[in-house]
Amino acid sequence: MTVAGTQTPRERYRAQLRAEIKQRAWEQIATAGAPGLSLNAIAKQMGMSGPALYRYFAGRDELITELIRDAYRSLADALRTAAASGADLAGLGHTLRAWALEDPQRYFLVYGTPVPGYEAPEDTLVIASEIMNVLLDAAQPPGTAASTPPDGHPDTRLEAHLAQHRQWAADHPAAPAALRRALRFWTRLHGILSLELAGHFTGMGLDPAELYDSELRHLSQ
Amino acid sequence: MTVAGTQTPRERYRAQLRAEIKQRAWEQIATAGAPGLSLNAIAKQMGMSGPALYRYFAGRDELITELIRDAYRSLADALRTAAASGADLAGLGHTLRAWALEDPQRYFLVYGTPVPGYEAPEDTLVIASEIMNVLLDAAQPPGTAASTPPDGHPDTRLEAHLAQHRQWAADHPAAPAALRRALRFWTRLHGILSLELAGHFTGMGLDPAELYDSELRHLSQ
DNA sequence: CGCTTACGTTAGAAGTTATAACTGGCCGCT
DNA sequence: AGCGGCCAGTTATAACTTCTAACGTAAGCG
Repeated sequence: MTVAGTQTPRERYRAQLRAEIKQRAWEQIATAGAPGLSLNAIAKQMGMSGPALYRYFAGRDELITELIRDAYRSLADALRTAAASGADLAGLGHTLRAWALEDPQRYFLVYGTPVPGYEAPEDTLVIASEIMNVLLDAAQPPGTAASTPPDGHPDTRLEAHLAQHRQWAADHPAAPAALRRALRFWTRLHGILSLELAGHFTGMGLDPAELYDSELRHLSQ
Repeated sequence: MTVAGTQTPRERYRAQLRAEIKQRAWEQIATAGAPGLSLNAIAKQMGMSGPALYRYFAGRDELITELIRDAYRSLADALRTAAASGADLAGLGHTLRAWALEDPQRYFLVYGTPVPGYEAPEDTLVIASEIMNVLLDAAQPPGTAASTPPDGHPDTRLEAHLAQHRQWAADHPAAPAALRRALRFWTRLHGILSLELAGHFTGMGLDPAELYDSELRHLSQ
């Protein structure tokens, strides 16, 4: 939040205004979703008229890109902090769900429906791999060491594939079994979480937390 | 597709034009996503000017709702047809993925990011439960009968919850274990599928089909 | 203290959804 | 067969949107 010392008043003001714009953008997104975000409305809220915002963001797309970047960062930070506090895989799972429920539309900004033309900027890929690294750290249990752990379902075919395609974990020494565990953690929890946030369980009378916890229990058996 | 006999020419024409509008809408959605759908553009494509479309759809929202309904129907039909052809749970899994890959944006229309304000019409709930019924049919293996099958992970806590909250399967005699299997099938495959369609695996060098098949193998061990 | 920079303004173009009012032609009924 | 009503599609308009361009003003920098 606080910034480095040497900074001209103009830069100060500029950073402050950019932050306020983003904050209002988040409020709009939380209530109306990403497609409901309107630069004009934000400008009016801030007491200035329309095109003024273009001094601070090149356009709607750049603002949204910035928000996506921040969302990614926020998730990576949340997970990294939890891991630093000694959270295991289950703990990370709870952190993930808490982060998602805190602002569902923020979750969807990262993991939701993509716009066909949109290309994610380079640095989100970096953050994504940061996230995977946190998961990989937790996926190889520090206590339960050794090569063939009392693990649920080895699936040699998948692990063979993962052993050959591990660019995404190039800078992490995790074994194929850990890769598999981290990946499963991600895809399975995302499956439940995204359906929950989209409201697909509400009409069914199910408690999403129950499903989520069950999956989590199973994941870190 | 073909319609009942007694139908005035006007109704014929009307139905035909509605169909053409929807078809063009699908094309737009496939290339630009749901937010990129423009009634005006469709009208221009069809050689008529703007507000003419309002004769056929009350507005953009109604058109999209109609498309969502059709997408739901299409998925339910695909799964029901596969099941009728003797597909087991794994077969339904492949049907689901094929249906999703056929038109990713159609999948997202059903299972993607929801617009906060939007309320799904009643009949999509009916279709959703149709889908769950197909899954439930396949989730209680016809060969593998009995009460305590050689099933992977019972999780009595989850099954207790499912036994008490089964409104969504009220008209299906499936046992809690089958409910659990159908639900897991849905949430886990959706997890992988939605991440694949959103392109989250492409930058990682992973083959989504490999992940999907592995999960499928594990699901119907 | 003056000059430059950049901030915010208004004007306007090109879109969008959606409503209102009007016209022309087709359909159906007598 | 012919007339009348309904309905499709039109243009005009309002209220939005993003975004560009040109312009003044004021604030900060040297």
